[in-house]
Amino acid sequence: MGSEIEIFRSYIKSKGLRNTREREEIVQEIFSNKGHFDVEGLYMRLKRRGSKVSKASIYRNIPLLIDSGLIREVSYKDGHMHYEHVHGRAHHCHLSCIECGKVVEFVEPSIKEVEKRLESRYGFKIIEHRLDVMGYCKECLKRRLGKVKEDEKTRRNGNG
Amino acid sequence: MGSEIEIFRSYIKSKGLRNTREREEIVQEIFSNKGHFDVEGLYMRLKRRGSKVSKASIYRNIPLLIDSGLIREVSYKDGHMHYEHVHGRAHHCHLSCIECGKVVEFVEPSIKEVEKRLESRYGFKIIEHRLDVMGYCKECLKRRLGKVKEDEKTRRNGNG
DNA sequence: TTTACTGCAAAAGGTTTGCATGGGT
DNA sequence: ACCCATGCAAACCTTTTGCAGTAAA
Repeated sequence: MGSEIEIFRSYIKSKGLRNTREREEIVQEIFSNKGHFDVEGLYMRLKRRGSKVSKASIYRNIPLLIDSGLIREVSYKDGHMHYEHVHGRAHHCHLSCIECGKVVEFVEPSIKEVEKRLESRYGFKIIEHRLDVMGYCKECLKRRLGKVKEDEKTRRNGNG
Repeated sequence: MGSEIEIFRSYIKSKGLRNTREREEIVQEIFSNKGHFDVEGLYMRLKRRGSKVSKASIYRNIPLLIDSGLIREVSYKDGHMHYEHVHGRAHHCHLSCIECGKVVEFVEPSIKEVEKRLESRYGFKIIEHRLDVMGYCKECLKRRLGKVKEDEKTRRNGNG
């Protein structure tokens, strides 16, 4: 918290939008709690706090929060969308090239969903995961494609 | 196709439900196409085919198709749910207990989506992946919880 | 002063449901 | 004959939107 509202403020400013009491209240309320939230719950929390923010404003501001990288949609359950905080730099996974060994680090938030499902399905308490994806990188693909074409040419010349 | 409708028929029978022309048409239409679908699109396809199935019936049968393991929800986009086929037994991943070493095999179709995203983002051609998830199993969790409680008791007795 | 933002309420759009009818078993 | 499944249309619920007023910049 604190840093989130600053991120949001500078996002708003960078977009030439206006910072309002309502926006501050919404961001504040979202990040005053850890974990998922939905519009109805957020609206209730704000109301309880004495805020007069309307649901329409919540709905209108969620796209900004997503675009600013502060939250993301996690799932559509029980007839409505659920959101969660996106924290700083997340755990990353590896994508590596079978041929040249190049490694690309990538962040894959959806694995959290996988973990959640595993927890509820198997009763585990997930501590960590490791996702390694392997394949051919763009360059090696091109090289391989070139080779194939060369082979074909050789074959044609040799046979025809 | 073919096998899917058989799976559905036996599912219906096993549940003591009734097989109807509408159900056959829905399943047939879903599996006559590869890839994702949504209710609106499916409804249109059926209509075009001359079927008189109503949307209500589609909506009422989707839970059965999900329960029978033939389809699954993939995403909620553009204001409505999207579904996809679930094919036979897919590649499986591992969920293992840090404490007792127990291993659960699970199938995680959503990794396919991850792979697709990686391919388009990084230009790789993905060949395989390996997802290992680690945590504490239900039994070990219980045991650990018991230990914590015992420790607390000991502490209380020792201090009070 | 300009015009983006807000609240309200109505509208939109996907999904569910009540009811009477039709059809499997 | 029983009663599950269907079609229709209304209801439901979340989300979006039009409008007039409000308030940032």
